[in-house]
Amino acid sequence: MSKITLADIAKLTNVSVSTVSRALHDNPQISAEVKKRIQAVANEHHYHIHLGARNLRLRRSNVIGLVLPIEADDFLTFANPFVLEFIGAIGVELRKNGLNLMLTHERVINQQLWDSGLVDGYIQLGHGVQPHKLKEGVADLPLVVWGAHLPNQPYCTVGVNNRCLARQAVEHLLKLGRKVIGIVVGNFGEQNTESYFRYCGYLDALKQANIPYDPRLVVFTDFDSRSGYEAAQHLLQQAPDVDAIFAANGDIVALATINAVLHSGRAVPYDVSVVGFDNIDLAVHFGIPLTTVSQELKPTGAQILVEALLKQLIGEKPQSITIDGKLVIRKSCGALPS
Amino acid sequence: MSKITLADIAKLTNVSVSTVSRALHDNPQISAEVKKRIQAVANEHHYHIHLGARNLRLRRSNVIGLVLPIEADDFLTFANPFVLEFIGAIGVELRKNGLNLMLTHERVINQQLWDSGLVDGYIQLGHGVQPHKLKEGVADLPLVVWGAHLPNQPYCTVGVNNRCLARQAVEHLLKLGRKVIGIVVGNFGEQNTESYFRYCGYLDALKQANIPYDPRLVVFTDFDSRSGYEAAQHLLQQAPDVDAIFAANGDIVALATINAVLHSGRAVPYDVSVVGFDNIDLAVHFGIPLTTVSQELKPTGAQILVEALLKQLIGEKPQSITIDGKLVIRKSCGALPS
DNA sequence: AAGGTGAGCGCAAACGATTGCGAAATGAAT
DNA sequence: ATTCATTTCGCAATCGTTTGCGCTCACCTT
Repeated sequence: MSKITLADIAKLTNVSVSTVSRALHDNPQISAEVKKRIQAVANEHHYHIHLGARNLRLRRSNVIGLVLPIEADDFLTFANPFVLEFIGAIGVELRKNGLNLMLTHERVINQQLWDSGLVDGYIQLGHGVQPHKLKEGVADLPLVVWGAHLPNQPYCTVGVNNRCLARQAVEHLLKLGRKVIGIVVGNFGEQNTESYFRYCGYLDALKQANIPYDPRLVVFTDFDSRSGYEAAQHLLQQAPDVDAIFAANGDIVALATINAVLHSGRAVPYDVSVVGFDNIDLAVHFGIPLTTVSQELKPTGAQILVEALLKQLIGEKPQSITIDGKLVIRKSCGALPS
Repeated sequence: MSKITLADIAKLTNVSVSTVSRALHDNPQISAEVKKRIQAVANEHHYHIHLGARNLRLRRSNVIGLVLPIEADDFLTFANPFVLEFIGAIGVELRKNGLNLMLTHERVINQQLWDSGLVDGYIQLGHGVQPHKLKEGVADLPLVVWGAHLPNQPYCTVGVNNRCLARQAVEHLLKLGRKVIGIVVGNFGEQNTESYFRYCGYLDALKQANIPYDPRLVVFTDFDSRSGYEAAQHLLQQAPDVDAIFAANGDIVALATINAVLHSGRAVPYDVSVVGFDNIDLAVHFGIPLTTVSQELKPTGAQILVEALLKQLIGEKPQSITIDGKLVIRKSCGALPS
């Protein structure tokens, strides 16, 4: 049983293709009897519209591309719960608006997908390969980036103020009496502005508290738990007096950090307090529930992001928006024992 | 700058559309000079192929639809790490084979997506609304379902033997000396054969060990942690003598179960041992690392699944395949204290 | 009976790319 | 100069759908 088209139904019902099309769309131009006859035949033959053809004709697809960072082409990035939660959250919001989601990543975009007619717009997770480079000389496709707003940035972003939130996290540790505060953070470059801003927020808080900068307390990590564990271990060795750690690269790293602390014979939160970033679903369920910075992705962030995209789809130019994140306090941080 | 098409380039270079098409595909029919000229103009104007149009012509899209259970239209299902890891794992494998992934779910399939020309095939997570009902009278689109192979099932499945694995999990508990083994399991119906098979495996193990069935030890739960926590709490109350719990509905439920046990004043694994299902990435990182059943999704399961789909794409009819899962032993289970 | 009205439907042109087939141009051989 | 082979490229059909515009015909008005 091969695919049946409008033309087939037209033949079967002795009307023209256009009449069939209109009948199936309940167009008032078509009389009730003809409509009924055509719809009966269509049902009988299990007609399904060919969306590809329609999209070509209508020049829209109702599909949004979700662009993951270029490193995402392996299991490692997909092991990052925040990435996965992001996909899920965006998927839900898109569907609420009748849009489908196509998973893709930067390399694909470069090679073929941009302006391909397959998607009506893009959502990109992080700045990654700077989108304005992609946009040069290309028709304006709606695009919203999840991330910080950068100066002179030609595209729309939605995201938290990483610097401010990181500062709040560290201030919380200071308020608890912690004095020797380390940071486990992503190796920042042009591709990873988030980590850089969080690092700045860390510095801001220390400066404000008149605590001098100590390079022993800064170590770098990737986004995975192995890397996070090693980084934390390293930090604990080169600065044994550390009494708090800000795991700025996500809750997985925070979790790994907690494990490293425990395995070094210290207690959490008493000897070393730990604060994470992202507030993934599981953070509350850890053995030691995690104090962490929430990006308020679900549902607020995702809603706002998709809203910004919808505006672009109808031709408006939305402003970049900063989401209000917040510090979620749980048991992985505590007052310094006296 | 609006979109530029083959026709535009043809005009600019004074050749026909077909020549442009061939030149851009490096067809030997076109001379080197003409090719170079055309490609230069194409680059200059940032030509990008319109995949929609090509797909229509070639009648394939290189897109695979990933069909989530119909309940997935909310944040709850997307909060299930196994679902998210599944999406990620499949995404990676598809991309390795030059395929893109479109996220969708059963309702969409029913209404519009099936046979729409937008996707070349489907991967469905779980049996859900029985796919053969969808397939009635519809052209055969490649389809692979992640789940158990059922009798008289007209579609191809890839998945673990839930019954056998569940049995192994419970046998492990028995071997540790546990006698009063509870199960927290999904409310099984036609839509949820997995839970049913796991329940059967639980019964199998008990029968083998000559332990009589005790209804107090069976409680039902959804897939989320709240529901799991309440179920476990309920179990602990109505059977205070329980000394092991099989959380058959996923590691999140297992985690919630551990929390419930701890909060009831009992110790894990000493007073109550807990075993989960799925072996999500985080299971190893929990405060009490989780003994759990791995479905070997990454990378084996995903690879095999995609392979089966690829076979269908080239016209073959692959057999359903049973993945070898395995019990991963960690610290949430231990010998009964004497 | 001639002309007017409007409902109901069909024609054909898009949408952008691919490709078989055949035409034209070129060069070589006779 | 004619024939033949070869290269190079264009015509036109095709994929399935949508939609502006115009055609047909029944019915109503004078």
